[in-house]
Amino acid sequence: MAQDLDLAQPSAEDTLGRLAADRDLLGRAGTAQRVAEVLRDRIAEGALPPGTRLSEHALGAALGVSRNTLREAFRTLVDGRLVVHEMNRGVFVRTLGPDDVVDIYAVRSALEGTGLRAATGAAPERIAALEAAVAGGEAAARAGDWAEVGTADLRFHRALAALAGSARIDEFMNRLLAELRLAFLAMPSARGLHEPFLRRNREIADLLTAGDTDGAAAVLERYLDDARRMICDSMRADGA
Amino acid sequence: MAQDLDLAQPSAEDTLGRLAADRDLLGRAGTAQRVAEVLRDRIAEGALPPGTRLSEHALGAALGVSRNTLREAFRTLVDGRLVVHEMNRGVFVRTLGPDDVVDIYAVRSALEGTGLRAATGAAPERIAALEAAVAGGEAAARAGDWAEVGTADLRFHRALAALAGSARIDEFMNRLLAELRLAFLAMPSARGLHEPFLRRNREIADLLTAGDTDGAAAVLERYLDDARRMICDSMRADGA
DNA sequence: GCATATTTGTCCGTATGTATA
DNA sequence: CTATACATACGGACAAATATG
Repeated sequence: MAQDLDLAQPSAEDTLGRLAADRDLLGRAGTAQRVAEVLRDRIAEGALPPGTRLSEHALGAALGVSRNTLREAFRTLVDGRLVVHEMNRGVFVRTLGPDDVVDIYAVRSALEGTGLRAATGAAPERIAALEAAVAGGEAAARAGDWAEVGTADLRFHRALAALAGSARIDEFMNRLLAELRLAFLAMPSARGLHEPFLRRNREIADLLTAGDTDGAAAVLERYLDDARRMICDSMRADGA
Repeated sequence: MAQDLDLAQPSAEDTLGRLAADRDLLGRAGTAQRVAEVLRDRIAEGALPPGTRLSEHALGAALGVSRNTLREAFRTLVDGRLVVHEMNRGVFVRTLGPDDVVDIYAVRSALEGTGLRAATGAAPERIAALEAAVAGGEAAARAGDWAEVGTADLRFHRALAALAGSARIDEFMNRLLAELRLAFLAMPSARGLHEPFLRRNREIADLLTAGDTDGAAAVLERYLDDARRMICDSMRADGA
């Protein structure tokens, strides 16, 4: 029972924003769960780009786990839509199409819109989380760290949905944004993808603290429309 | 590779309303997937009530599958929140608490509300699905089939969320209602649980076809508040 | 509190079917 | 069309954790 998990490099910088704040709250994690988390991270980083075949033999050897354990981890990833399972062919890192992006942004609109409508009367620390995310994005932009701008952007919109105060909405939003990362990976430049929206996030946060939910909702809708269009256009240009 | 799946009895009546219209669209299903589906059905029926331990040895023998395959099926059920996995202790059918019910109804409000707001401009066949579900519930009530009234109710509200036209919202709603069934199982009478809400569903459908989305939204909110209260009250009375 | 039985966690080996070069 | 590689699924093994007397 000696698990190596060799591929788990230091990774000291991702202590914050851990998306896996799920069910390891009180209990230790099993091997399959840890394997799933490692693979999730590698996929999000782009180390395992869309279309990559996840060979049971090769991955099992690399991670030092048995094929049985690996297959259990795969089930979790399939449920998270990060990989697809083709019968008798194996599992592959998912490749998103424009239709997926359209649907994801429709759900974002529903979830973040729900959060906005719940903003009046939301706990003040949730509003503070919004402000912190916006400020973090702006600081990262000044430092030229566009990857960090991207994660701050996701953090801001996660905080937007979290205004609803529902654990299940939070989890759904997490899964959704993890899936959306697959589309981000196909984009040419992180800067071009995230920079134009820094100002919109600031606007939304300011309008919200001023109590203007309708105004914030309007800006949010334009944000989502523009971002969706940008990603879909890039996808179609890439495919042509 | 001879799979029995003995527990899969005829079940001729559940051809409609199959919740598992997920990913067996074009490919055959693997054993683990079929096992997960069987267990899902048994849990929804109440044959495996909340708190039941799902022993690997016993279940594997009963279903004629190996422990490895069974464990893969468990992963899927864990992700669907139908069972909980306690490390080194096994998996148990989930027991919902009042806080879970509160959260589920908050999400229902968000999802069904989103559907309502998208009603104007939704495809006419989606509106027809609403009407069909309401009519089905009324017919079942006249026949005294309260279990069927319950599934018609779920079908109606699933159709409500489906007005948004998003595949991911549909899937989320399915998972949510499957989870909610766990709470229904603990209620004393299916009739008392569903009968009071037949009239509300009718009202919502009529207001929607008349184009009064705001009116429909108001009725929906009262529906959800009352249903949540009823279930939570019953839970607390049960636990005391 | 301790010894024992049961059950899970994880690995390995292997037979069979399926897809692909 | 055959050969090869791989996924599917089973069964057995053993350590570790948990439940039981």
